[in-house]
Amino acid sequence: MPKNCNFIEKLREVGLRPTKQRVKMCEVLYNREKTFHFTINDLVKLLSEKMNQKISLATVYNTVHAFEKKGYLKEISINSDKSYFDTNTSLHHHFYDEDTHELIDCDENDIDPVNIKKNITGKKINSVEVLVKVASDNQNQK
Amino acid sequence: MPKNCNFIEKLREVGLRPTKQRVKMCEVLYNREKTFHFTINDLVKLLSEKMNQKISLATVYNTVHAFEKKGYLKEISINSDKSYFDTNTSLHHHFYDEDTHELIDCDENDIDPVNIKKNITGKKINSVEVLVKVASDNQNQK
DNA sequence: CAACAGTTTAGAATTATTATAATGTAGATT
DNA sequence: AATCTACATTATAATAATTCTAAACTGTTG
Repeated sequence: MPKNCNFIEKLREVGLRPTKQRVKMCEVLYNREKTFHFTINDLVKLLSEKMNQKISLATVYNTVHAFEKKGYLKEISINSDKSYFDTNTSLHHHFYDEDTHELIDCDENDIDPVNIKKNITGKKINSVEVLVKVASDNQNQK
Repeated sequence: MPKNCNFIEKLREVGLRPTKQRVKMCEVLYNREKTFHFTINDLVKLLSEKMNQKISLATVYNTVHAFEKKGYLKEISINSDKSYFDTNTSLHHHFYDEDTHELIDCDENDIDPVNIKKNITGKKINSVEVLVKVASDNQNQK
């Protein structure tokens, strides 16, 4: 499987040991057309489906965080009881559907660059995230 | 105490029964110069300090959510293990200090209006939130 | 292939939050 | 002012997400 070799290389490049679990997670996360959004729970379900042997919940957490630290994944700021991650690590923003709890990517044409005129001494800006919360137009909003 | 009467009236206006606990929470939350940001835990600590009798954790949760539903408080979208609330319910954005986990208000001059060019059919925009994550400039970032 | 450091694992522990069921109380009604 | 009723509060239990732990395992290096 040439794809896997690719992932093994990529993992090595950022200094992560290409273990079975990590390579499998790469397959599940990156062998797809579009980038996608998920919670740990989503990912565990996907992995159990697509894998012969089982993977520990703790491993999924560890690996997701390892990927995040190395820039393979981005955590998305939504105030929810769960954490959301995104395989699209480029600078972009999100719509959050409050009815379905789905995340929708914005590409760079959807939202104009955000112009920040304030700066805090001694601090550098790590990220600028825009979250547009939407809900059904007819029914009553929260 | 004329302040409390004020709060009692305000609570009545939005259809919340002005119980001892709710009035006390109003005092703690709104008898201050600046708007402020807190987690449930922060608030519980503040309340236990400033109150003679104790208040149940469940009551703090219930009351915060009651206040949120009635527009007395706004929840802020940060991906954290805790929920953050803001006594400033007007449209504004935030800086989040990843070192200290502190929230800092932006006023309308700090960030230009965000121009959203995408719209999702059948959905209306409920809110647009910008979160600027900052961290110390010298030490290594996450 | 031996050794070591980093990983995985199951399960326990922790933390935030919500549910439950009994008791208390604000506000209306007598 | 006594009573009633619906809503609030409370302590505690339950749930859910996440992290910790300590033992077993596995890439990688030499």
